[in-house]
Amino acid sequence: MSRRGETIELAVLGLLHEGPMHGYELRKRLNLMLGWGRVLSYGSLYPTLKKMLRGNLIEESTSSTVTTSRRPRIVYQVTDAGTREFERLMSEVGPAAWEDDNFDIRFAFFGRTDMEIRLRVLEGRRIRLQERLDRVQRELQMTEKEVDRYAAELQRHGVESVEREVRWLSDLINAERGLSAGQPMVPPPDSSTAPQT
Amino acid sequence: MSRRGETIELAVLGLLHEGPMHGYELRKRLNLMLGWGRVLSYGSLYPTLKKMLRGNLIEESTSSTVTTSRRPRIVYQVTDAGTREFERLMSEVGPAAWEDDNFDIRFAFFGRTDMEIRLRVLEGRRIRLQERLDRVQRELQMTEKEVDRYAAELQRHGVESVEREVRWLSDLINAERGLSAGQPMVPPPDSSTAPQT
DNA sequence: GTTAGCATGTAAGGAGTTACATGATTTT
DNA sequence: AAAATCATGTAACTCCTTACATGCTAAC
Repeated sequence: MSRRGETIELAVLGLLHEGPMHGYELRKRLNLMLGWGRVLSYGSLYPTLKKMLRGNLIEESTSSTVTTSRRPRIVYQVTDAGTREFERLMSEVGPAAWEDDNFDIRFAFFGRTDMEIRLRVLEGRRIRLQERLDRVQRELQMTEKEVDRYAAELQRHGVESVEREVRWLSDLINAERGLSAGQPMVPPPDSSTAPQT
Repeated sequence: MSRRGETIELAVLGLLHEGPMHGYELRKRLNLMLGWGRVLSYGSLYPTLKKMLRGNLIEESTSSTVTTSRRPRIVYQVTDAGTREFERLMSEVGPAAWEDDNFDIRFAFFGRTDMEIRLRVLEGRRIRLQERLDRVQRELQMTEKEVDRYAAELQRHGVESVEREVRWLSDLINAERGLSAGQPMVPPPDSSTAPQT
């Protein structure tokens, strides 16, 4: 339960939905997508792909077609079972959905989820962050010790960052609600490109 | 080389510097200190403490003294070797010092480092983040694909977060420089407590 | 021609989590 | 008396990274 390994699988399933891809490209896209910090290694990606093959979530097909003269690369694509698994994972609500990494990857694929789910995940995430803030605030009060200047600055910056993310989530939630009410006052994330909703 | 395991050790050494502590309390302080996300488990802390004992970095002493009627807890304190190791780790400059977790813990103990080191670590961290930004920017240009609305919003928020952290670092660097020039215009992190520089 | 980047993998090992196991002390 | 929280540990397991191994293709 709550295995973190699902994160990569979900990301792979989501990316392959855009079309067949080979491992090397998958890795680059993945790193661009959740690359704030972590960089996925081959030693992690390829075994995962093998595992997903065994699980029948994806299938491989050496790109034999006369594209160019390139070395035949192993191209992966989602199966029906894979699509179903993607939908199952994306409709999960609960702790697994709003932990740091899990949340990011789910958010990235929100375009393929119901608004109901989106709202629940966004709210769950916000509650989780708010709890963290409250806990830290509470524990800081209990600590009578006057903290070191740099340690305090780190705390302050951390709190500010989380507060900022809470505001971000609140804006997104309001935007989603605005859409549901039929009056998209603040065009949610971005107003330039209209999604396929 | 670049073993991440040093992070906990460094944190333990740094915290014990404030005075003897037992495992349970150490864990709480640790979680408060770098608790933005990760929560350290006992299964991780206690073996580390044992390892540090074996390495002679810390020593234990059952708190036999008549404090209260409490169960005798195992209280750890740093040895001379531990203090030296702390200083060695804190004066490291290089990738190991400015990776996410490593940076945070080092920053928290900046009060016990030379300004020269502080500046180098802050600048190293800033460069690292700037590189990330540049890389993402570059890769986004190469991607001709128009990205999904939510994926784009995630990117935007990520970039903004990192840019914000770069500004934070710049302010800190300027503050440190201001101190060195003898004119602490913007009293760096906090003006209340003066460190023992 | 040789370097840099594309492309795919495997083996070993590290770091840390989960779950289990145990028991004392404090609060309700 | 029960529940919460303090307190210390161990064993198994998972996930991931590092380092190694291999070879193609494009650019300089």
